[in-house]
Amino acid sequence: MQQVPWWHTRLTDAGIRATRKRVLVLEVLLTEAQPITAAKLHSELLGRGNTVGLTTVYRALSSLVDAGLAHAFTQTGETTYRICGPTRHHHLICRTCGLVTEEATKKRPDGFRVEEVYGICDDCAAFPRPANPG
Amino acid sequence: MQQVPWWHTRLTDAGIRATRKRVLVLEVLLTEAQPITAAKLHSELLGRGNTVGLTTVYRALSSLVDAGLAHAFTQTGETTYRICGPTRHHHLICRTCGLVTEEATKKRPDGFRVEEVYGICDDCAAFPRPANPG
DNA sequence: TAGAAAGTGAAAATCATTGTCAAGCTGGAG
DNA sequence: CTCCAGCTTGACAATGATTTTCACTTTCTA
Repeated sequence: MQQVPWWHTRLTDAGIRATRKRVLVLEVLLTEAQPITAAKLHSELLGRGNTVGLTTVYRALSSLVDAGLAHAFTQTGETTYRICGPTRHHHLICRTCGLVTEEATKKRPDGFRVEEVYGICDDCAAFPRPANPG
Repeated sequence: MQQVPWWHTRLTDAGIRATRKRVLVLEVLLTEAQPITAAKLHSELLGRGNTVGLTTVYRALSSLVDAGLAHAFTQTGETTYRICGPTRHHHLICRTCGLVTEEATKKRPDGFRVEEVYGICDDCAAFPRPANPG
């Protein structure tokens, strides 16, 4: 029934072309469960035998964020990206291990719209580790 | 009864000297209700007729964060700093206007320790504005 | 007061990210 | 099918916040 991939619709709905390079970047995001930096995503693509410039990776990620297909997180000076679903949710991001969890968003009495929650996950609080693993 | 300023105790308890330059930086933080960047804090100090290097401001802010006297926020590529109290709390940070609010931290069933909550405050959601005011 | 340790600052170095600009692709009009 | 305007791409330069370096100064303890 579906003529085009689901993300194609999401992209075009957001007024963004599903170009070859953008789709390549999206494909990597779809295989990465946890947030990835632009640089790592770029070398992943090169490793897969694709030809893409780092600048293009940055721009593609930016487009995907605009289209609501991905979320950007600011960890320690670096921005990481992760695919994200269409349902109303926010993210819990552990400052220690970098793990990201989606959580359904509830309405708050003060009207504040939660987008990201940074903190320490239960595991890391219990067994402190040095830093975000590569 | 109190022989030294309250923050002196907090600093030394954290193993950090209350040097002249650090105190200068702390004084600016105490007068700023909302988060301020290292660069702005530096020019504020110069404006007050003090001689401090930008490098020192960065290091002082870092020390104050380590000592638990200040909190660091990562907005759009820039880090901002704000004085913060000794009670158990986390912060709500509006991505649009930059406003920071302290909120008492409650225990979560999943054990996640909340440190910062980023999102859109009620006012900004109601009346969208261009960007974080200077 | 002396000495060791910590702090300071100007300038250089880092490093992620963005701007530039010429060349490449794409999709619709004809 | 072909052409053209406009979006996209990518190598390289530029930016800008933060950190490192290193020689000098201040602070704290004995």
